[in-house]
Amino acid sequence: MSLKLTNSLTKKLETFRSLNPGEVSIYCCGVTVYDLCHLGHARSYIVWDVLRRFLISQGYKVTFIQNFTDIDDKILAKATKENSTMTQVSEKNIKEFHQDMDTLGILRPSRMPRATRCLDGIREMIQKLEEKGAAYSVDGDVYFAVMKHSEYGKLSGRDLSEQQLNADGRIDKEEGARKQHPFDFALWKAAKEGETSFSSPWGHGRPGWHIECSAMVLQELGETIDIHLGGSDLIFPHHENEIAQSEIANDKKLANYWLHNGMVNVGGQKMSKSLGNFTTIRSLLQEGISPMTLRLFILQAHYRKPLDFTKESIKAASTGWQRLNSALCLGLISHQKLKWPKPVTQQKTISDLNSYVSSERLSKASQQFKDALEDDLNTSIAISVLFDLARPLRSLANQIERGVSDLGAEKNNKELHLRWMLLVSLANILGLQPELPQGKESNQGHIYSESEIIEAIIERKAAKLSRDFAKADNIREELKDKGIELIDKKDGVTDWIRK
RNA sequence: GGCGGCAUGGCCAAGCGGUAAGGCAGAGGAUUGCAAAUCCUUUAUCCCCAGUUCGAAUCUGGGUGCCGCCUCCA
Repeated sequence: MSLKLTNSLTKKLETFRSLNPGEVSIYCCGVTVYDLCHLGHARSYIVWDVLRRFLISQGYKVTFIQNFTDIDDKILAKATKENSTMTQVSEKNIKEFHQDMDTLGILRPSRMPRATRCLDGIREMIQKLEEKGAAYSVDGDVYFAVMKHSEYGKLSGRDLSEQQLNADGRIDKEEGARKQHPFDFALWKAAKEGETSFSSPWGHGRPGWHIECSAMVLQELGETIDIHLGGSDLIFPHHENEIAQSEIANDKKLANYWLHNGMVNVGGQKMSKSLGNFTTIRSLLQEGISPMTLRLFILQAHYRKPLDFTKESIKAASTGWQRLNSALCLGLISHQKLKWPKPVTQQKTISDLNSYVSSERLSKASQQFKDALEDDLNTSIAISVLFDLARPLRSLANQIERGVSDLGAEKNNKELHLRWMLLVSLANILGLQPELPQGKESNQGHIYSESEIIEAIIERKAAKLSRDFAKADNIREELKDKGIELIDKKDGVTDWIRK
């Protein structure tokens, strides 16, 4: 089998073939940097991170370009409101963006162009479009003439003649009068008095939104790329317009594969800034939801379908993640007890799967995992393979926790070790990385010191020995209130963890 | 009005013509003084109607309901 992806351009599942063997060029639409990212952004970038990780695991050299839109009305509005500048607002939010994405374990793009740093390319492309008669200027604005692109509408399935124009009456009247066709869109917008602007052959102004992506793709990757990514809400008009501009300017197909992710919904409605029903990544993390929980939550659904966000579904993902994680952590925590080779710290790279596959059962799991991802990134199935692999490992982790001395026969142990290695490396393709439990030493902010806890444990043990269970339970409860959980192990030792 | 998507157990969610993955929650059992964790077992005929087929959640037609895009948007 080989990788199959649903191409928005053809609306079909297609076998993926890259332009250059062994190499993949990807452009992913990034964010407008005027605020923090929400869960919807997280979904998009996590899903595409998995695509990228999977391609890498299959031996491709992936060039992944993602832009920052740092010229925009909303950024300007924010700058005015905060009495700062467009650059300051952008810089701040780019920093925040990186913080969130790094926390979620999203691989950094190969390069991240910004509109402000791509102005030459933008101006050149607009000029080219003018030369080809596909653009016209009116009072310092420059518009793209959609009628010049015979294939206009091929991505979004729209027929210009059948569209109900100005469906919601939101087209600006003045602007409408300047346009030759209501669907024409701005390539360059003349600056109003006192606005932040950039010079151009058409006077001072700012680039339109769509042109930056066309210019960046050309600048960073060339005329035709393998894969273009984005949210399904970008299909029209953004990607449609991008295609029109690039394909007229370059006389080449812009991208062979267009992939779009589904939206995150809240109560059946799209999560968005304008509806105000969004939850930022930052706030979820601050609530104590782990980054990997978010990943699991997002990857349990297929990337093209809408995904409903509720507290309950996040809670379910959180419990699921804790269990999966206990298996993932096993070899990191207990390799000495198990006499396993010391693991190579955290696996930063995406390793070759085959090196861990020895037994038939493991190789089958590995194959199932690969088949699932090759089938239009069926992460849901891939996760079920992970849970299957994890089951015996969790059991083992539990035995160790309880202080069971006999850790099974040697051959079993070896198989379990390989199983663990396979689990870790497959999980890594989904970007699911072990989160080691908080160390006992990291106790800032806690009221109980370690010695106090040990004292309490000794006291409780004495109570238990004298069969004063009420007292023993009281001590347990008291500690629990302070976030310390006691675990009685098989060998009579009581362990504790901070929650 | 145009284009597109979705409807599967209490919840989330796979399934792409061969007799319903997985996760969460629940139930029963094992273990435990209790608790936590773990292990085992267990819970569906797929929105409705009609058709194609030996066989359909999966294909076709018709309903119903929800959602997205047509404005900025991951």
